[in-house]
Amino acid sequence: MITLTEENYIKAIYHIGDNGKLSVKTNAIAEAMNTKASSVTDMIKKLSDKNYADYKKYQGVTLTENGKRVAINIIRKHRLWEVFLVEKLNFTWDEVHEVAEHLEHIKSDKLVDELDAFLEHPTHDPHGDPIPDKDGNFHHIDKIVLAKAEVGETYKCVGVDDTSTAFLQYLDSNNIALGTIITVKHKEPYDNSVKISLEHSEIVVSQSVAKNLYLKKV
Amino acid sequence: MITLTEENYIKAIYHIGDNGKLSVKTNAIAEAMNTKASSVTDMIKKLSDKNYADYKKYQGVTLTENGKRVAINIIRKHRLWEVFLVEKLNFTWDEVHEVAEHLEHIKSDKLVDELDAFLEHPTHDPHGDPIPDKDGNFHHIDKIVLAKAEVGETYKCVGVDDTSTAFLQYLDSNNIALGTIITVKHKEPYDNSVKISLEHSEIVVSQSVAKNLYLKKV
DNA sequence: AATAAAATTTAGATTAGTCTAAAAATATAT
DNA sequence: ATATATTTTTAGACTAATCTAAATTTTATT
Repeated sequence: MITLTEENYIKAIYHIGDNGKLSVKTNAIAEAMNTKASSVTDMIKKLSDKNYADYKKYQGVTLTENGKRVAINIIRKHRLWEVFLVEKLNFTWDEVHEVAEHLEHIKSDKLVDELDAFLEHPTHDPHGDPIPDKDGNFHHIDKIVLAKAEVGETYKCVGVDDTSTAFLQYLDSNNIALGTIITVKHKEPYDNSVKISLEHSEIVVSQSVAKNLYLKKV
Repeated sequence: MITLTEENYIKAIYHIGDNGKLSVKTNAIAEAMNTKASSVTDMIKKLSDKNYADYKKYQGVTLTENGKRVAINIIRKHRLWEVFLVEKLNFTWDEVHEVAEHLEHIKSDKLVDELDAFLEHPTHDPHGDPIPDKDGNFHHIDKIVLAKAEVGETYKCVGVDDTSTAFLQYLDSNNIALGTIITVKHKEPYDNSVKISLEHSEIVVSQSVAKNLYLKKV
C-alpha cells in the first residue's frame, strides 16, 4: 500500500525532475515540500526500497517506471478534478489547486474513469496543462510563450506556466482566460514588455507576464 | 486542527449513540472501527481534551455540541458525495459507500456548498438517509418499515435500514429501488414474511427484508 | 455480599513521518 | 591542491495512532 505522503514525494520528484526525466537533489525536494533535508533522505530511502525510485547516496533520486506511473496517475486525477471544480462547481482557476491537492489522493479507478467520462474526456486542465489519459499518454499541443510570439500575428491563449494566485488574478483582471484571442502589436526591446490587443482593449504586459503565458497560432 | 482519525471516531460515536444522543461504550467503538479497546480509550481521552466529547472513566463517552456539529458535517458531506456518485457518475447504491468514506474528509466549505447546489440541494442520499443542511438540520420524512405496513395499502420505497452490499444487491435483483411503488398483498403470520406486488411482478420477502425496507404511504 | 466474568484502562512497545544537531561527503575558491 | 563552504546523511528524539499484556474497575452470579 502506498501512503499519501509517499504519493506527494513522488509527485514532487516528478515535477522537479522535468516530468521524471532528471535526477533530483535532496534539497530541491525539501524546499518544494516544506520539510527538512533529513526528512527527505529518510523518505527517498523508503521510496527506493519500495521500487518507486532509484537512489544513490549523495547523488539524488530518479523515479523508476513504476514511480512515474504513480506520478502520472496522480497528475491525471489532480487535473480532472480541477476541470470538475471549474466547469461544474464554479471555482475560479486560482481556487482549484488547494482542493485538488486533496481530491487527487482518492483511490478508485471507477471514480476516475467515470469522472473523466462525465467531463467528456478533457485534454487540458483550467491552466492549460495536459491531462494524461488512462494509459499515461499526454495530449501535447505545440504552444509558444508570448515572449517569443511574432508582432502582427494573432494567437489563442492556451495555458500558463506560473499558476500562482497572483498571476492568475492578474490575468483575470485583464480579461485574459484560456481561449482568449490576442494579437501582438509591439515588442519593446528596452524592457521586453509586449503590447497586445484583446477583443475590447489594448494592454502592455511586462516581460515576466510574457514569459508565463502560452499561446497557439490561430 | 482535527485529524482524519479523530473525525472517524467522532462519526462512529455519533452513529452508535443513536445520532449523538446516547453514551457509547468503549468496546462498541472498538468493534465498529476494527481496533482494540485500548486504542479507543486513548482516542476518547484525546477527543475529550479537544472538547469534542465528554468522557468519564469506565462510563463511556457522549459527544459535546461541538462534536455533534463535526459529525453532522461529515455525514452531510458523505451523503452529498453519494448522491453525486450515483446521479452523475453511474455508481450503484452498493458501490458508493467506500469511496464516500474518503471524499467525506475533504475540507472545503466552498466545495460542499457548490456540490450541494450542483446536485440541486438533495434532501436524501441514495439509501434514503436524510442529508442535513448547512446548519445541521435534517429533513425528516415519516417513513414506516415494510414489516409494519398495512395489507391492501400502496407505498413508495423511501429508504433502507441495512445498507450492506448483500441487501442492496438483493433489492436490485428484485427491481426494488428508491421510488419504487409497492402494494402489500399479504402478511404471513407463521414466519412474518410479506407478499408484495411491484409494477410487473409479485414477490414474497422474508421478515429480515421486511424489517429493513422503509416505505411511505402514497 | 463475595466472587467470577467481562469491560476498561494503564504501561510499555511499535511504526510512519518528522525534527535538530552532528558527522560525512561533495563542490567551490583561492 | 588544499581549505572552506555547501549539501547530504546519520543519529537520536518526538508525536500520532496503534498494539499486547497486565492491572483495575464494573457488572453479573450465586
